[in-house]
Amino acid sequence: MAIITKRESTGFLIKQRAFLKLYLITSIENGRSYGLQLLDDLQKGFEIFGFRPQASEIYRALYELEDEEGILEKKKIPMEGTKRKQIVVYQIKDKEAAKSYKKLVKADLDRCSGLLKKALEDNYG
Amino acid sequence: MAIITKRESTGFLIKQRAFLKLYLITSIENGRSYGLQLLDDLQKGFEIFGFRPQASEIYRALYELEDEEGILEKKKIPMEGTKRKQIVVYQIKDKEAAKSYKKLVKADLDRCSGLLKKALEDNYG
DNA sequence: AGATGAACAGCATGTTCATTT
DNA sequence: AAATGAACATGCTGTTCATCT
Repeated sequence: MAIITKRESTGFLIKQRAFLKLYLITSIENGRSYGLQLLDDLQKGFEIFGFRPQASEIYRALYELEDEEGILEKKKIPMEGTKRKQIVVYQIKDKEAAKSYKKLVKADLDRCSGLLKKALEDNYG
Repeated sequence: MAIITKRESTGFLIKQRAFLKLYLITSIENGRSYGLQLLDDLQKGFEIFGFRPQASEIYRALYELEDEEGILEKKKIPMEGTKRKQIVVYQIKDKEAAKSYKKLVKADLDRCSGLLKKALEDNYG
C-alpha cells in the first residue's frame, strides 16, 4: 500500500496553468474561439518575451476550466468553410465564477510583481 | 539502452533556483554567512509575500554556485562561541563570474516583470 | 537542538502518439 | 494537414532521513 503525501507549495511564482487559464477566460469573454486559435494568439502575443506555451497546456487548461472550475462550457460547431469538420468552442458558463477566478489570479499577479520588484531592488538597488 | 530526451523550456517565469542564487550571491557579497542563516534571512524577507523557501533549495543553490558556476568557494570555520562546531561559509571566488551571472538574472527578472505587467493590462485593463 | 547534505518522491508541464475530420 | 486529447517522460523542488557537532 502506497503512502500518499500531499505536497505544500512554498509560494514562489504563479504557475503557468493558472496564468493561461486567466488568458483563456478573457479571450473567450471577448468572443468564442477554439484551442489552436487561442494557442496561436498566446504564442504570438508572448513571442517578444520568449514565452511559447504548448498546445497540450492549453487543452489541459481548458479542460480544467470546464470540468473542475465549472467556468466554461463546451460546444461542438462546424468549422467555418467546411461541411463536416467540427471544432470545439467554449463559452462562459458561470460569469460569477469567472469573475472570482480572475480576481484570485489578479491578487497572485500583484503578489508576483511585488516579489520581482523586491528582488530588483534588493540585488541591483 | 535508455533514450535521453532533452527538454526545452517554454520560457515562462524564472525558476526558484536562479532567483535564490541571485540573492545568495548578493548576501555573500555583503559579508559572509552560512546556509541556515541565509535561509532565515530569505524566509523573513519574503514572509509578507507568502514565499517560504526550503533549506534543501538553499543548499542545492549554494552547491551549484560553487561547483557548476565556479562563482563561490567554500570554507569551514569554527562557529562563533564554540570550540569545535564547524560551519560552512562561502565567499566570492570569481567576481567577474558573479557579476555576469547577476546581469543575466537581471535580464530575466526584467523580462518576467514585463510578462506580468502585460498580463495585468491584457486581462484587467 | 542546529547545521549540512544526500536520497527519495510528487507534481507541473514538455513530448510523443492516436484519433478524427 | 488541422484539431483534439490521451499517454508518457523529465526536471524542479518539496519531504524525509542520515550524519556530525
